[in-house]
Amino acid sequence: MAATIKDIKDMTGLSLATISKYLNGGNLLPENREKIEKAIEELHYEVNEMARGLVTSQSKVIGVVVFNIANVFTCTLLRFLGERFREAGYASMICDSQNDEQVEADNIRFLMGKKVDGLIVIPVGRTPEFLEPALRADIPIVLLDRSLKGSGFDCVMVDNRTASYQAVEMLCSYGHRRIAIIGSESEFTGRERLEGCLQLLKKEKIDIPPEYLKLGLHSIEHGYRSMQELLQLEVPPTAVFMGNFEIILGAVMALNESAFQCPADISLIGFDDLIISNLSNPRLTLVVQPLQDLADRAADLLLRRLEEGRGAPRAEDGQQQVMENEELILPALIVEGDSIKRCSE
Amino acid sequence: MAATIKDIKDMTGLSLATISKYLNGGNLLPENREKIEKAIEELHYEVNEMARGLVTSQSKVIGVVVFNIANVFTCTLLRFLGERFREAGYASMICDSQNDEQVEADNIRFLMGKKVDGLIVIPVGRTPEFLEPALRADIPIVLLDRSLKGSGFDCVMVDNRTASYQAVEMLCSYGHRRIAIIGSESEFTGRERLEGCLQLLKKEKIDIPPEYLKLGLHSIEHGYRSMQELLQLEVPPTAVFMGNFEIILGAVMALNESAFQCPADISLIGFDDLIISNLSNPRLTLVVQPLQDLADRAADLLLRRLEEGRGAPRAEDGQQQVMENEELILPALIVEGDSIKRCSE
DNA sequence: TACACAGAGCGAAACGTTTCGCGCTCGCAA
DNA sequence: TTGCGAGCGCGAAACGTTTCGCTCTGTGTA
Repeated sequence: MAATIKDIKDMTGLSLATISKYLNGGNLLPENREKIEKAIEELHYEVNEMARGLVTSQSKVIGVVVFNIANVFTCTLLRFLGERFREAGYASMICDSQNDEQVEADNIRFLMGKKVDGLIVIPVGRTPEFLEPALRADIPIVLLDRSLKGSGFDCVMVDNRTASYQAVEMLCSYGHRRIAIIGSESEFTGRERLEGCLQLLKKEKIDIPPEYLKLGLHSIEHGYRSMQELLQLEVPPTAVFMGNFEIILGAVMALNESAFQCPADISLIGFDDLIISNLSNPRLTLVVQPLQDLADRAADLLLRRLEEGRGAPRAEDGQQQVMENEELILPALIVEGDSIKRCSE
Repeated sequence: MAATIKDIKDMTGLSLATISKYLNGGNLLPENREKIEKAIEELHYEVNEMARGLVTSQSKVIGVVVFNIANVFTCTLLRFLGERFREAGYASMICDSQNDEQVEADNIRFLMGKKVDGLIVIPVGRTPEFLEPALRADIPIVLLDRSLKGSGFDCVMVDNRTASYQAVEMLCSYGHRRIAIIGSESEFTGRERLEGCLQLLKKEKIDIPPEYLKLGLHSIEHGYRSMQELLQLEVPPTAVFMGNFEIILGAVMALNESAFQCPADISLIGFDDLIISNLSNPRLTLVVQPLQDLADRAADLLLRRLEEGRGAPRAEDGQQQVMENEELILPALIVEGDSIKRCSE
């Protein structure tokens, strides 16, 4: 149905090779160039990427496997990644692992069948076995936001540990000692952030009683319930660290429905992905993740690997070049608002 | 690098045709079947979908073009769509139009080059020109959540008009007459919802003063600012209709920061996509959109079209079968909470 | 005038599958 | 014993590109 290069051949009288040359930016006589352009216009010709891919063995598709697509963090990254890849001539094929390692493994296999040229992965679990089919296919892989055991992978992530360390440090510097944490132990970034917090608390010799440690999912629900419970304690905390965007959302809702005021009665700091900073009143003090940067760096790294792969698979001396894996750890930024008050107790 | 059918041929001594038959579920001697399975296992063979696609002229990829990927509504739909398509053996290739009609048109062209088998589109604008390349390629298209001028397209959407009509009707039935609307005129669903509201207000002979009509984007920001402004009016409304999830989020934040109480001082009803219903206190009365249903119906419709296309392109009598386009309008559900109070004024 | 060389076009093979139509074998019935 | 048909397997063509190496033309140089 659709026009092919052959139709253009018939229309212009030129050979397939010449037309292909045109499509790939070669030199032709202006006269022939015009003929081809006219034919393309008239026939609405579009290159069949499947045929092209078959012979070049490049699909010009990048697989993106995310731990969970239905949240703001992921979607925002997807937007930035998609833009970047498109500019470079690649499509992205997105697969949602739904927080399930089994699904994740299926996704990788699936994408291998589709012959993707490279892979961006925000992994669900902590071990890298599921990537085996991709390693075997020898395509570049960049991990995003979370790393995997054993390393050896290219990876772009946020320095969660330092950022949460500093966040809690800030609470302490305002005199707080009764500090609660709403976070997650079941997600990679949650664990990192938790460790950062605990590390500082340890250094400051502050004990955190179990009822101040609210671990669950990175969800609105967990944030909401946890904050409710914290406020109902006999001795509620004077400050709360909130582990991600959804938790903030839930926690702030719970707080607003209570009699407590921020920052008068309780101080807040949280890990954010987005715009909430502009909104709430008082403005929240936030750890802001560099989402655009995160996505851009990951995309650039992958594109560079693809370039390298095509360019020189072997070093000049004939020896196999062993590539160093690159691990980029981006700092998060603490944006001060008015949600932390000096603690007098 | 990767194993091909040819390697299996060499390993088993069988012919390409036989192996292909195996891959496509044909009958073979158990003995040969075993040989092939063993070879596949050992060589880690995976079908090269590009080669397959070239000959079957099916890419087994569905293009999904969304008006804006970075929001909860879209992401949730994407999750459901993706699941459905995967089950049916299709991958989805997602393109974000970023609310820009130019980008949207590019997306369609791009996907045509990728030879997608079908298209799900949540369109940005109101006119269908941008779909022309897809129409020319004669692949099935299903519009989701928003329709286009001139129709003739398959389409699955929510009955926004009736739902918002009923929502405001409910406010009225509680005695409210000073009703404000926070919504959008720049988005298709926003317009539909607005019309539903206005229709009921007209029927009830209720005037809506301009300062009660807050039109902007479907964003947290717009919700937040609008609610702030409403509450600062000399004569604030006694009830507010909120046009979507993000608007609710912002509006509720603003409300919680104010001295106003819901439902004592102000009643609320809003269009939701998600879980907020379970959380806020008092529980919001909500118009809940059937997201799963929306996605499933759209996916099923598209898959059916793909089936039809392959099965019988022509009717038995040899005449071209003109397919009726299908327009599914799903009802939204009003879930009662405690956010509406009888109005005594 | 002869020669070399650059630039442009061409034919054919290759990429990894599917599919069509033919031929072989085997078992069963007459 | 012969004949027949079902069930498997096979060879070859086809899908729409790219690419390699060849030929041809025309220009500039010795």
